[in-house]
Amino acid sequence: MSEQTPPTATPTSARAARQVPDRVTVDGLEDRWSRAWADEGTYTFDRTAEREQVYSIDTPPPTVSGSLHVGHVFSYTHTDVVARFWRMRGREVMYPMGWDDNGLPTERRVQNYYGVRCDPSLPYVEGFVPPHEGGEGKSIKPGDQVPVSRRNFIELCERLSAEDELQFEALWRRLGLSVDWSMTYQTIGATARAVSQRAFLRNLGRGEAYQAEAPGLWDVTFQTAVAQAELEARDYPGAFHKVAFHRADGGQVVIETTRPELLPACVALIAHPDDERYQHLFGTTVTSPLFGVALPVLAHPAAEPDKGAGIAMCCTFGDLTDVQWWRELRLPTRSVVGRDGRVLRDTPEWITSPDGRAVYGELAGKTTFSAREAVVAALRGSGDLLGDPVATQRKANFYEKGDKPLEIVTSRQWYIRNGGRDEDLRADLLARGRELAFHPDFMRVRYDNWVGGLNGDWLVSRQRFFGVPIPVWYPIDEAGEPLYDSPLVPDEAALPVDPSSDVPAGYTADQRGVPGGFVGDPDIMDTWATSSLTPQIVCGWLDDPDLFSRTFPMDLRPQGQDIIRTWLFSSVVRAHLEEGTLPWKHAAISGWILDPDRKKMSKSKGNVVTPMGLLEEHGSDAVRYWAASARLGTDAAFEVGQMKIGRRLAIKVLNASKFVLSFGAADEPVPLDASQVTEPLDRAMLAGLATVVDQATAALEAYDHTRALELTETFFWTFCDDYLELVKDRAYGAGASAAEVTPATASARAALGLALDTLLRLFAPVLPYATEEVWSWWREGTVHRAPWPTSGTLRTAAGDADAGLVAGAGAALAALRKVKSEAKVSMRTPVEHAVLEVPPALRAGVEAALDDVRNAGRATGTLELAVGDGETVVARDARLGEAVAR
RNA sequence: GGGCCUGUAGCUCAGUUGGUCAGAGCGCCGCGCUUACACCGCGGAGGUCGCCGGUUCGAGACCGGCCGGGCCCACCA
Repeated sequence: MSEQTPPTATPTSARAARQVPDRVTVDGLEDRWSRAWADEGTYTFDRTAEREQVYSIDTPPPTVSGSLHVGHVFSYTHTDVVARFWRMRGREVMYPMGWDDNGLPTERRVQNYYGVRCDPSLPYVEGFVPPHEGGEGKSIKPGDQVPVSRRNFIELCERLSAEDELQFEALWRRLGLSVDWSMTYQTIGATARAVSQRAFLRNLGRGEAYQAEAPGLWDVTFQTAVAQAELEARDYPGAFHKVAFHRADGGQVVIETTRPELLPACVALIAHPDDERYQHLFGTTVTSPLFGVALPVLAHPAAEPDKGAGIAMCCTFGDLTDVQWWRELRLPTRSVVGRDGRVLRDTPEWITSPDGRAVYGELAGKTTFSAREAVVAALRGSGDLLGDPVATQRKANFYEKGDKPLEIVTSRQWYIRNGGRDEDLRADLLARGRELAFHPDFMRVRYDNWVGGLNGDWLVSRQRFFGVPIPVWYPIDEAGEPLYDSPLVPDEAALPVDPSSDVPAGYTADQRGVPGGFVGDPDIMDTWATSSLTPQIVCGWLDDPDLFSRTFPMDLRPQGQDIIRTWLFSSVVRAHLEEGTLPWKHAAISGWILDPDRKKMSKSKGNVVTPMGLLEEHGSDAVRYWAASARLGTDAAFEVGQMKIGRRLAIKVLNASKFVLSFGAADEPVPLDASQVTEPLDRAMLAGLATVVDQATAALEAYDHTRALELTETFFWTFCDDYLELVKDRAYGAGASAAEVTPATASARAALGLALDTLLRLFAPVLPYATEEVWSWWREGTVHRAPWPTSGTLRTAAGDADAGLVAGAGAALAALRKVKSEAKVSMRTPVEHAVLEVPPALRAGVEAALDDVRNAGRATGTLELAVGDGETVVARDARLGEAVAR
């Protein structure tokens, strides 16, 4: 995290000498105000605030090597609305921004952009100049990439990220995110690396991190182990092959398999213990076709009688069930698939027959795909394939970024306990889920599903080169073997370290890799092992205990629903293990953006409409309005129409404000004096507004920003269309000289001032630009640090007025308008002799506001009030006709 | 296979504990340059609230079933 910039007290030119302009526009507000906010430090976090005053946000760091799309604009706006609300509520908001530059997308981008690849075995080169600069577009073959040290690679990554960050920051600033831009971090930065390593070492010290050599899911393309959280089940075409195994008495046992190439890896045949069909075979031995390996027939309850033939060949390893059988039945390990996804070159010793060894020789070095064809051909030749393979669509596990099914290979890996094999910890983590306030609440189900379904601990090591290194070394014994059970760990003060170039305490560099020396762990951590610590990273866990005590546990984690099982869960695990608490109190989950076909908006489509293009075309307030109109957790349509409505609203705010402020003067602004509000209609309007304030506040406190916006917006349009029209003439003080402002005129002006003041604050979280612009016309400072409105003053001014009076008078006005509309005449047309028939309940109210109705309706002649028996207001004019309203 | 969300005017969506809730905006049609706003205003038409049962004096709202849409978890013989 970089050092903070103290807020400047100097008013900027953007704010100085602002006044109500002759013509208003929303264009250009972004430039003016985003600059002013930056100059004035409007959103700078005051780190002297006590914990109770602080509202801290664990912002999702966007992947800088990708590009931002409309979905980002959508969800980040939600967070910003929350941030602005709490800031106005008087909380000191810590709203940082991170950049995710740790992981495969960045690794690939740096490779292509600079034409390099990471090789941790190489030494750091000072002043390294990459072969390509900005070499994107030119396809650089992997073989042509220049190998560089991990430190050089990370430097290039940081260099490239810095360029991306500028663009991202520009977009966020223009969108109006109220981020404190002095608080940024990078997930591959030194702070994040040190935090990740320290947390890992603490896990290690407490026994929560451990190593194990075990079969695990493996991606043959990326050649790395893959965690459960990174799996994706996809449809994958396959075929059932009926294969005959041979009994000692010459009989056959037929199994069905979709992986015939694993036949040489077979260690047993397994059926359900209750399966009548195979009772007589349990305990006997069969031999495999082609390879002639003797195999036991065993019983295990995980075998499913109705799957395939009901008896399965257990291979090491075809799937996770094989792993279970292997473990529980203590079967031997006979691996034939290597880490590159090819059949191992050396013919295994368990295949002893000359024929079997010859067949294996044909398979050696082949991909599993080619090996399958070869095995099938051989089985056909030997007569052990019964019938033709039957095509089937099966589900296979894929690494979410990979395109080949995962294999299961045995490897030594690091794990962190996450409750996957520990029911007490699982129960604790489920309890944490119940403790966390999900918005919307039903999103907790995804958390529960995931934690409940974990089948192993969190695999955190990856056999990649770019990332945060696992911070341990191993001593090498005199025989040259690493002692994995006695890892050498660095001092926390030395973090971050890179074991591939740094040397453990007590050793010298020339002891690397030699008997009696040491070797660095070659692996890096899963990116989630870093991302899961974003609360610790931003709150200063590493070296700022004061900040940490004021900000952690944090208040809010905003994020997408797709990464509940990864980011959210792993963060909960880390905070639970390290702090014994939740990392935050609230989790706000945004939905997807759907294209008009109701499909999740694809990246390609999302990129056609660039976020910056949207902001430029419609204006930031407009785009924010669209985003804020969607509830948390609900998918929303990408709808330009909604942005146009937002733009219209922002413009309306400017125009209505300009109008209200026109009743003041430079030396005597529109009053904010509740005691001057005396007219029933004015009081009624403020009574309605007071209710809106209470309800909108309650909605925002409950993380329901759409409800708050809807309430405010509905009130505002009625305020403009009815109230403003009704009080217009009275507010002008028609006829009275400037010096003689009547109480009725003063009442209107004060009510208008109070309403405008309140409405601007209510709109500020969603429309930061338009509201700030208006604020600058008549108030000091920024609306975004102004206190959130409360209903108290409004209620005092309103007294016992009935808010329904505005609607009643509005209905009367509507009736007069309708008479004109249906007569197809201008609204300016005078009504010369009309009768207003109102429901009994409205009579007193409309009578109290009759002068306003008369003026607004241009009822220049007589306007009689009569009581009707219906529930509608009827206007009758001798010349124009009759109309019924509401 | 288990589970979550969702189905209200052409479109996007509100409808808080069951009783003026059948609504808003957009779009559409008509009218109007009314000195805050033509980047506007006024007025209008539009729906048997997915379908079938049930609870209730009364159900978009509650229960059951079915159908449609989106998604999560499990599923590799």
